[in-house]
Amino acid sequence: MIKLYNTLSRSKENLNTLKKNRVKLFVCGPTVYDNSHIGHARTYISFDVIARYLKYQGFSVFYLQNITDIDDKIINRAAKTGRDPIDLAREFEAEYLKDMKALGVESVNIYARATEHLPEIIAQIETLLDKGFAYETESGVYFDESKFTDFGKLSNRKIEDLHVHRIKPDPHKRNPGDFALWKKKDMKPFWDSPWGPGRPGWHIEDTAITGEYFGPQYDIHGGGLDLIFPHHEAEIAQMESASGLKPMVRYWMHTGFLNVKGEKMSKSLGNFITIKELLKEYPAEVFRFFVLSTHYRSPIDFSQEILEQSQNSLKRIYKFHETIGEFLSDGLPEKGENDELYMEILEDTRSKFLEAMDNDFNTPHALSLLFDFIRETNRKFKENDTSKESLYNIKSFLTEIGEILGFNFTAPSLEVGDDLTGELIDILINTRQKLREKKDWELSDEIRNKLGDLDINLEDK
RNA sequence: GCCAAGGUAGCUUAGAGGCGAAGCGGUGGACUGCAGAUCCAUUACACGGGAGUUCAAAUCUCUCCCUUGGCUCCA
Repeated sequence: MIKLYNTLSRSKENLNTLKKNRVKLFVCGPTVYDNSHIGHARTYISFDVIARYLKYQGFSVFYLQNITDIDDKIINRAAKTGRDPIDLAREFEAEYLKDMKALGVESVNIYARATEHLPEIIAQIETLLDKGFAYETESGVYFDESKFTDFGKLSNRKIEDLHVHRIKPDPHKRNPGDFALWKKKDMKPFWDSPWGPGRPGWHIEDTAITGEYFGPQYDIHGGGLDLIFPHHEAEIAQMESASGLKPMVRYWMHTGFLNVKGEKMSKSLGNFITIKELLKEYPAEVFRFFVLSTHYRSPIDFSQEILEQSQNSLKRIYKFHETIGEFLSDGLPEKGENDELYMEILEDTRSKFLEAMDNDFNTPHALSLLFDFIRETNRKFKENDTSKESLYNIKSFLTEIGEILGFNFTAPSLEVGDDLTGELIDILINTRQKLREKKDWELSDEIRNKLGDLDINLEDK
């Protein structure tokens, strides 16, 4: 039984989906006005693994993500650079999708743009107006917070406590906490509506989109911790008011922040590293390992040193996979007397691994079990004979785990290099190998040292 | 002020009442012409301070200290 932590109840709950063996999962996507940073990547990798695991456990997962392609930030950025806002949004949407691909985030079924759901957005606002949950002013249409008694149930806040405002409330609003559903604007880009030209507020696109694909109620809604208030709170207010059905979402899941030197990474603090910058320095799987070695709800502190640690840790798994491959080419018997022993270790690890994943997707624990498995198996290799069958079983077990966590342990290496230098180095290596066969240690060591000076490290088997 | 998340070996993290964890790092050994890599073993006052509950507390309760975040831009 899969248990997950529900922000709404502040406790772990058993996963009971609306329809048996089906999960409708929505995660808030990016506002596409700039390149995404590794804090975003943390969230999307986490949900990628969650979706992968649900699939592994036999669920048919419908993973939906929105793309906010209309928003003040996009408009402002476009104005600064003299560009068309929609063009700008399309550009960074494409960059986002590239980044996700590079990070191995493959589980999203549909990316839905806000601008392609204007009819649904307008229809939902009309419903809210009809039912008296919203009102129109000269500046727009607003949700009337005082009509929704559950307001604050997700973030555990009372409306009375929400009187601190960094931005002066619009004087036309009935309550300071009322939020815009429709902003009346005649500056491009705008769309026609029953209330005149304008554009949607921030929160309405998500409920319009989920309403369209999932209906008024669905299983899991995810996002970063910073979205709990006000964004997710507003979503609940809109959808539960519009549909009259509660709850809109059964399980709310939130990822912890990625921090740098203890501070949240964010655009406004200027302490961000983009996904592209990161991937120039480190392979994507190193970052994925780094993300998965902390629980998804915990804060995670980013630094070069920790990434190096992750890289070294990940190498251990890759080396183990390599060792299996080497053994397999050694001409071992098909079956052996210790097959059962190896199978026992494997099955034991698998069941513990799944138990860890069932427990609110505890990837750090799951990884530590994988390391236990590697150590124990290595030890057995020393003490006992093995067979092809055992090795194949171990190999496919690693593949199985790799698919859940999004690693390809079969992939050759963590190294990057360009072709010509690679070929030149091969010539040197081969020459040196011949020298070694002649036991010319002096010259072969010299080659190794000189290559070492160039940061090319040779390791003899 | 209000609402949250944290403080576990040198570092990064699991664990949530009773078998003292995983990885990185350190040390030793095996292997090697040597080095490295690899593998094995081992190491480390481990649970922010104080009080309480209990036969038993890192884990529960209270209290204090510290860090971070949210409070209408945010993954």
